[in-house]
Amino acid sequence: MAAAGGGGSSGSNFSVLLQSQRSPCATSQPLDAFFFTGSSPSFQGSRSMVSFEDVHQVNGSTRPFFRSFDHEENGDEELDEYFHQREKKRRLSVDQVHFLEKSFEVENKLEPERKIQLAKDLGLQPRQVAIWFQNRRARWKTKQLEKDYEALQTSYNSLKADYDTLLKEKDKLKAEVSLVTDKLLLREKGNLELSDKDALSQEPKKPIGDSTSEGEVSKVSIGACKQEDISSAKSDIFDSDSPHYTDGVHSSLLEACDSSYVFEPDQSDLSQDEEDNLSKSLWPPYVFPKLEDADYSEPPASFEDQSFWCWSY
DNA sequence: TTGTGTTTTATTGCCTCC
DNA sequence: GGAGGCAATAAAACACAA
Repeated sequence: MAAAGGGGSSGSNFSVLLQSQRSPCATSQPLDAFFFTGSSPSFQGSRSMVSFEDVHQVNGSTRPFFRSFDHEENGDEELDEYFHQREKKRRLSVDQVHFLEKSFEVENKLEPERKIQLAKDLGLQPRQVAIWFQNRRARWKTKQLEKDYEALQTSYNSLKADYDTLLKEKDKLKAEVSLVTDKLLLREKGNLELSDKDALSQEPKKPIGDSTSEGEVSKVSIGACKQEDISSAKSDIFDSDSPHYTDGVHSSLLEACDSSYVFEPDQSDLSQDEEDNLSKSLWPPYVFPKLEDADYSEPPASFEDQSFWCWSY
């Protein structure tokens, strides 16, 4: 253990000084007075190796902690001791660290003059002071990163909670949409059956004779529209000899059926009434799914499931 | 007392700036 | 090219449980 002489000072006095001097780098006068009023500086190595108690207990030597580097008292024994000691690391004393911390709070960068002054005040080598600041900056950066991480995590948790809430709201709305859709489909189906009955009772079915091929008709994805009904209806509408249905539902159904494939009736062929009826009855203009294929007991698996909806704009 | 994990001091190598 | 900063790392000192 390296023995070091003390300057006749105490750590508690030093603490008082530290508190009274907010900016130790600005001037070192009080510190100089404190450390160097005696025959030697007061900092005497690490807590483990040389404490202030040690300073008083070990011997009366006035050798400072790194005084041995000065080679001012070099006997062979001390030279050996110096080289022996240099292999070991020494922790700074509590007060040295306290002083360095205070200095670090003021400014975490170290200008050359300040480094020299601190080293002088603390009885350390300038390089030790530089290293201490270097390591202290690294520790500060690590702490800062931890703080940043915590802040980000908090922010993330908050956003996640918002997202989950929105997700639940979305599911709820989806359920409502599918409920309304079911009702709408059922109503349309009821109207369809009614109008078909009316049509059949009033008008004998004409043979399929228009240009619409069986293949094309089969493309119509509407279960409520039987193929012959579609064909006859179309032939009825576009056969100049046949009376035109002005029933909105019927017309709209035809339009709906046809809209699933490329069949654009010449709008000029339609009366204004028919156009009005179309626009009234077909909004939103989507194509009903095939009734035989659709399972209306359950809403669509996904609102985004495009196969269920067949919008035709 | 000892093994082990953590903290602190110090070194090394690379990079940037003047 | 030298000085200084930084990241990575070594190694000593320290804390603490078993």
